[in-house]
Amino acid sequence: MTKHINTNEADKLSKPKQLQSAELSAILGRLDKKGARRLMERVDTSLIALRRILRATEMFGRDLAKAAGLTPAQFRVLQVVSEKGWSTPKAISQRMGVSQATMTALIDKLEKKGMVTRQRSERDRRQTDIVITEKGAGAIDEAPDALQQIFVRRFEALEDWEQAQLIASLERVAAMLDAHEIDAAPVLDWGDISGKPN
Amino acid sequence: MTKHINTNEADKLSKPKQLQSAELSAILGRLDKKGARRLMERVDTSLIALRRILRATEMFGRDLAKAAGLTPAQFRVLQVVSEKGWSTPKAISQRMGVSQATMTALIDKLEKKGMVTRQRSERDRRQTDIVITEKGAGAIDEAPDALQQIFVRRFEALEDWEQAQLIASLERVAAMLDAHEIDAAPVLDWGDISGKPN
DNA sequence: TCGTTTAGTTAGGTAGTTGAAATTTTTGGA
DNA sequence: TCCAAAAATTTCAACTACCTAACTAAACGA
Repeated sequence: MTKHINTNEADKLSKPKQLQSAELSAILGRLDKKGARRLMERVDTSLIALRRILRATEMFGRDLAKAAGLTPAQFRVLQVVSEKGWSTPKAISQRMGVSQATMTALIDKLEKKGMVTRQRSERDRRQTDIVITEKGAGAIDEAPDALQQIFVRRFEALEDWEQAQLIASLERVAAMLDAHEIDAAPVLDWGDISGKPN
Repeated sequence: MTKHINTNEADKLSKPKQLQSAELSAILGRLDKKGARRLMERVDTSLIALRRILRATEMFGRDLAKAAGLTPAQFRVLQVVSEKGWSTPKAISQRMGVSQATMTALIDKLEKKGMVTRQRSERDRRQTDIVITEKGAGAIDEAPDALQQIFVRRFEALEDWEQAQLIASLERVAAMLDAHEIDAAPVLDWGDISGKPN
């Protein structure tokens, strides 16, 4: 039933590096030898798969944006704005993880191409509302989403239960990773790999 | 046991756009109404999760590279080279999906920083071997891999069967997406939205 | 009303990217 | 052997994307 998918030889992308000393040994200390090795293998395997996904997606993104006559970054901005039809530079920049200055530049480009317009907000005149234009909405709709197309095509071929499982797993991984924004502090403060006790 | 993960409200990143006309209707034609709606929902959900993963990873990548004193692109090159200890510009550029010209520039930077050396290949003197230096290997080993660390930490907390399922699903998705390189043609030939025959 | 905070922009500089042209070497004939 | 075509890399010119720091304008609080 479950077709076995062979992935190992192909191109294992940027091998997830042997597991890290400090962090890992803390974990391994609580496991027996065999359990430890299995954990390492599993994490490695998962990260390899994750990186393959990332790589594939990155490439789709480029093709996609090119097809829409935009750069990847510009396209992402337009996508975000198109969700509600408008947004503010600040909100978009936070969402995308870039600085406001960068956002200004990106919006300049999109405005010049007639994809969005800027208008001073009524609510708070410090703010600028970025509003998607007819043309911008069109660009989003027209753009063939390679990622989506390929995904749909293959997703459809899966058994029902497989689809369900896939979704559950993806959401789990997503939650594992982007919880980062919520409790980042204890994990991301390694400007001090050197000595301080975290 | 299985904690339910709530994802829907938070930040659905760049909503996966209503499904595409041509492609989709071809699929839907073969399904009843209810089946069609469920498929759409599932694909949407999956893509949202996938994009959350991408977003989180992209941000990790930045932090990581910064910690290593490199840019994300430079770091990726170094990772690829470190797999076998050496590689060629052509191979790396293909692997990363960038042009050779770009690769030359990136390698220039890494060479200047002493992370890799260039040496004319013995095998074929048109080629240049990019060899990782002691320092380069050190940078890779030292670099705290935020993605990995967070992933390990949370992965370890999962039940055994959950880990296994996660791996299976990730590999499945990876296979779904990066088969792209093998049969891309029928899907990616939309250079003709504008007019020119590709 | 005076300082502080917040939103956005501008300016200056670094990095990544590409296409086209030039360079060097290899390869496969005639 | 000699040469043209092919291959790997680099150089060049032009962009695009980003970041930090400095600056403007509006809002807000005491």
